[in-house]
Amino acid sequence: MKRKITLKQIAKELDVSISTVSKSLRNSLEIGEETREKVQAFAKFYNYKPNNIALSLKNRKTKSIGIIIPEIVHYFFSTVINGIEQVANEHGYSVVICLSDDSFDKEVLNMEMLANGSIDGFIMSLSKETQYKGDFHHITEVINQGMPVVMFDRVTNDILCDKVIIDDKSAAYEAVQSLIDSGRKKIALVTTVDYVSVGKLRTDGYEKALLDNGIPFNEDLIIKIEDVDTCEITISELLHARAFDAVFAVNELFAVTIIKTASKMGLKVPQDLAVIAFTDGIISKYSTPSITTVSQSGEKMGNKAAKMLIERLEAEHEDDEEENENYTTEVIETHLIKRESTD
Amino acid sequence: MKRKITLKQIAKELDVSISTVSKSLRNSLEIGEETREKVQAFAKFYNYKPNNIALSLKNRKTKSIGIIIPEIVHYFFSTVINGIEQVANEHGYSVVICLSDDSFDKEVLNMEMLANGSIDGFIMSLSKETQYKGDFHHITEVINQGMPVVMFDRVTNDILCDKVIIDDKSAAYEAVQSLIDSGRKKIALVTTVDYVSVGKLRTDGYEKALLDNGIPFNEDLIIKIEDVDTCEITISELLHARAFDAVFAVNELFAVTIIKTASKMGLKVPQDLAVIAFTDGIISKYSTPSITTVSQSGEKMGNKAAKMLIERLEAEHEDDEEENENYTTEVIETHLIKRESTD
DNA sequence: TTGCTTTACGAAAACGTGGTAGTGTTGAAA
DNA sequence: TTTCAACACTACCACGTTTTCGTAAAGCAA
Repeated sequence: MKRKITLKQIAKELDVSISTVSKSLRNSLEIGEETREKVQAFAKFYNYKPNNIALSLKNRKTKSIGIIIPEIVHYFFSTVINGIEQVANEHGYSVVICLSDDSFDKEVLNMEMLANGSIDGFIMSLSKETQYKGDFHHITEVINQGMPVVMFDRVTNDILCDKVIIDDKSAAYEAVQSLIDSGRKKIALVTTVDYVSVGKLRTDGYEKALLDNGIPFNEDLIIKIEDVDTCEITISELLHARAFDAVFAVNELFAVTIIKTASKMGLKVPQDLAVIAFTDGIISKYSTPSITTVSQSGEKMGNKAAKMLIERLEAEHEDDEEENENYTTEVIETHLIKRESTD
Repeated sequence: MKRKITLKQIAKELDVSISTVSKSLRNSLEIGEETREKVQAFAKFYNYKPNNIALSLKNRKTKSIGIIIPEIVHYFFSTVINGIEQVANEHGYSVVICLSDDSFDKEVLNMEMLANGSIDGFIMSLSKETQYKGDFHHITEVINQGMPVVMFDRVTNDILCDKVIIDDKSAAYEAVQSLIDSGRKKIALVTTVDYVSVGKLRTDGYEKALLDNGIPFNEDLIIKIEDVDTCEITISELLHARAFDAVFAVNELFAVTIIKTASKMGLKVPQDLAVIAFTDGIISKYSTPSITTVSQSGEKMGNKAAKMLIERLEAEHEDDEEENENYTTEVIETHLIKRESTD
């Protein structure tokens, strides 16, 4: 077991000073060719690589970015991570991932843990609980310390920073409009409790599409679900009453559960019931029938978020104390992927 | 924008030495109560938190563990990460994630990047290409430097280290046996190319189950698929020939594709074709019909892997140079989750 | 020889922390 | 008065780098 070699050890071994070693390795012309070559050969032989931690301390840059998301066993979030990692890697950054488990406390704890020098900036999506509480002090604090933050998907207007979102409202509008276009009149919305920002926006889009088409907005057709497990019961009751002929679900889990429930009751999708889901994930693609979805490219969001963060990080480097905070909000475009669950 | 405050700044502000500040904050009795309180109040007011990087440098511990996996948009791997993160978090560790994209070069690069002090140990699953090449020098090197490595799922015998696996062979055996028990005779195996260690093992289990039941092993019923997209064509040809009445697929993507193909051809699952998949993921649960699977708890694997790594890290701390390398291989148990795709 | 420039290297500070080993002052016991 | 402990605090070192500044030796012209 040979531990990693340091400059100091090389210096001692070759009987030169540490600075000479450092300079030799960086090909400084200050050092004579002979010494330089000797040092480089030695370093190569012992596979010398500078210690990242020491470099971080010196440069006040860790070259890593922190990601805080509610969960990772989740198609959308994992595609976002994928997107972030691609760009980060290209620019020599590592990603450190922390999960909030949709808990406010964990989100705060994780941010504090990473904020003390471990990373150069954050990319995050708010936990449900944080959105519910509306308490963003931990984020403000981090930003005030000069650490850039990019928020994506689940964002808040209460924080000024770069953001990457999709236009949830108009995407929902488009989806509902397409249901209307195919002749559906009684369109249900299956959504989450609305302190989750995206749920609220999607509801708005749904409502607008109805009203624009002269369809009365019926509160009873909005089904709010807190927990997927209770979904099936609620759905089956409404299906029995034949209260609706189309469903717009805010995520694919709801959509597939609805389809399964409908099938069990002998209803045909899409003939008796058309279904559109938000988020184009793996379930929609492989479900039977496959589900028409609003694609929400997590990868693109990740790419964009990483680009924005890194740009800000490198810009900071240039004119150090120049605080030009022209925060932007990037909107990633969505489109409808038509599959078998609609006609 | 107030940058994070350091010991030095506090010391200067209160006109005491840095060590006095440090000791006051750690409640050392060396420091008079008055001074201690003054310092603590000041530190609290400015929200002092020690700098992780400086601590890492000093302690030669980063309190973070590196995860290297082939991909992240993948149910199994994301559950493993989840499992790792849980345990890591409990013990005050962060996780740094790098993706190899199943590329040997990226795997090597990422490992080298993290090995230079950024992390205390690795948890990894080999990339396909690495398994194909059989080149593990990057891992050996890291281990030789005294950095513990825990491998999971896609492991190799060529490296001595802690491992967490499932018994792929006997799990496959069990699955195939259950197909045989329900009266199936012509059982196909849909697998990947076999340089992926787990693919090979599952094939072995499949073969053994057949032979143990006196069913001839037929090479033609082993369908090797490199790319999911080509899967459908191959499958439909064989289905046309009615070559088999049951399928054991090494992952759920293959399974669901097979079911879809069969359904299109008017075959009924499970009556005409029984299907079992390896890996209990989200697709199996929500597919129609839902798919019987061999559960392979990624979360448990992650938990276990993290525990093993952290144990080794903390043990190292104790008796420093004591190299007692009694590596173990932990086998996580699997079980069959019966759903609609089998009878 | 003196004075000046190169060449080739070394010393030391800095990044932020924490532990060990002092140091100087006070007060009390011998 | 001397001695010695307790107290309250400071100095210094190490972790591994990079970088600025310094300087000795050598070379060269006058």
